[in-house]
Amino acid sequence: MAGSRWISDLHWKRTGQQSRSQKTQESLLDAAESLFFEKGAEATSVADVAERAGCSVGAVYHHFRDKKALLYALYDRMTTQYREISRDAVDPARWEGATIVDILRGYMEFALAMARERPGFKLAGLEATHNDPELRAHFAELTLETHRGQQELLLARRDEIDHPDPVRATAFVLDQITAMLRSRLDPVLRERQLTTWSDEEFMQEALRSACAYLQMGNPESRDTNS
Amino acid sequence: MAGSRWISDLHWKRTGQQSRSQKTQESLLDAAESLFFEKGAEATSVADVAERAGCSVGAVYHHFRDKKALLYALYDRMTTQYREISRDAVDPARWEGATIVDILRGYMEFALAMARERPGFKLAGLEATHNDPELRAHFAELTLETHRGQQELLLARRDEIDHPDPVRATAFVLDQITAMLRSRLDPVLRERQLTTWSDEEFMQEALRSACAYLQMGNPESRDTNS
DNA sequence: ATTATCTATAGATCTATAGATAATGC
DNA sequence: ATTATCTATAGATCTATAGATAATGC
Repeated sequence: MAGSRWISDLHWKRTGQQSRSQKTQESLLDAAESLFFEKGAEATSVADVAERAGCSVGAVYHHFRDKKALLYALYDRMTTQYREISRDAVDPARWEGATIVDILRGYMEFALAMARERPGFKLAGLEATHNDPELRAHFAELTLETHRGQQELLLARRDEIDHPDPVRATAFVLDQITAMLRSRLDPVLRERQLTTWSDEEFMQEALRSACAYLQMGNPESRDTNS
Repeated sequence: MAGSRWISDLHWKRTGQQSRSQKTQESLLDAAESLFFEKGAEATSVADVAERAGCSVGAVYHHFRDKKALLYALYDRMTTQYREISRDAVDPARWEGATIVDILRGYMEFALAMARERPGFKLAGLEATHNDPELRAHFAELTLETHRGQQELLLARRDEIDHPDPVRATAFVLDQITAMLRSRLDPVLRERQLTTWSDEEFMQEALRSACAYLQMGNPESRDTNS
């Protein structure tokens, strides 16, 4: 599924002829990304986006057919970047010599760092998917692709796992860690947690849990190549 | 924190004098609950709520000061019910003779059943909290109260736990299960999971994981009083 | 000469109210 | 006589467009 597939009729976006054009489009997307993150796509007006981007409402409609097309363009930019990053992240060559603990820690460190550096990244783009079944399915497929890649990395090291069913077990562990990351990264969910740990404490405990479940013994008792 | 605390100035609600009154108020809250669940509070207009409740827009404003007060009333109804249910659920007397596995399974079974029977219950009420720091903090406190109750139940059975730090371990396990339940119950998050298990399979695996982490051995090897 | 931007505004929608009408219960 | 409801509408806001103005690059 190419990114360009989404820039069609309904999600039309102008292909600028001047250098100004792309600049404006990107500042509009940046403005939308941060505003959608702050107060949601519905609560954000086109005038809000224009103001933050430093241009007029008319300019927005010069570049995007309508508000929805702006949302789609943002989704498109987000998923394009996401795909690049995650394909790189699950590249087997990148993880040569790494243990399961290394891989799981790498996943968590990456997710936590990403959320700090660019808080609106995922959230803003995903706003688009909630009311659109097509995009929703598209993003689910994209996410699953990444998770399957991670699972492959783990299964390539199945000799580390004593759990009787490594396929089921690795799938469960990845879903589990993903769920915990989400609770941790969403500020609303976070304040409903019993644990108020640092990232490092959280990761250690999550790894301890994963190792216990996979029947790998204590993570500290194994070598890591960090 | 009494429920009535929220029915004040800003979240004003009429105290009806006729029997019709309460009936209308409740059908308005029911309508709001289902609509907010379906398309969110912002995307729902007062006219939508009135229509589903089978009354006019004017009637809505006769009972509630404004749209926000309707949201607050819904939040209030939701949390009142939530508080009753969860206080009962963590009553030590209710769990006499139960093991840790029983308690954790009980939590999951309850959460899953609740989500099926009344899909809008939590979600619709929580919509209110996202943009209101006061309610957000209030609900976080309410949730934490329940989780602390659950933790007490587990810690009263700390002889079953071989983990070196039962306090930290029980907190982690509860947060972990809560996170997984959320991923499972949100349809959007659910389709991004690798595992597509039945409720029973999911619970068994979650219990296996919790037991391994708490160092309790296999759940099957222990007696359960179900 | 074309592309990008701005200003001003029409049209749609939504919140909230005013004033009229219907139902309740003392 | 009071309370609850309805109808109609004012006022605010938001999306999207039309037409005028400014900037770009051949």
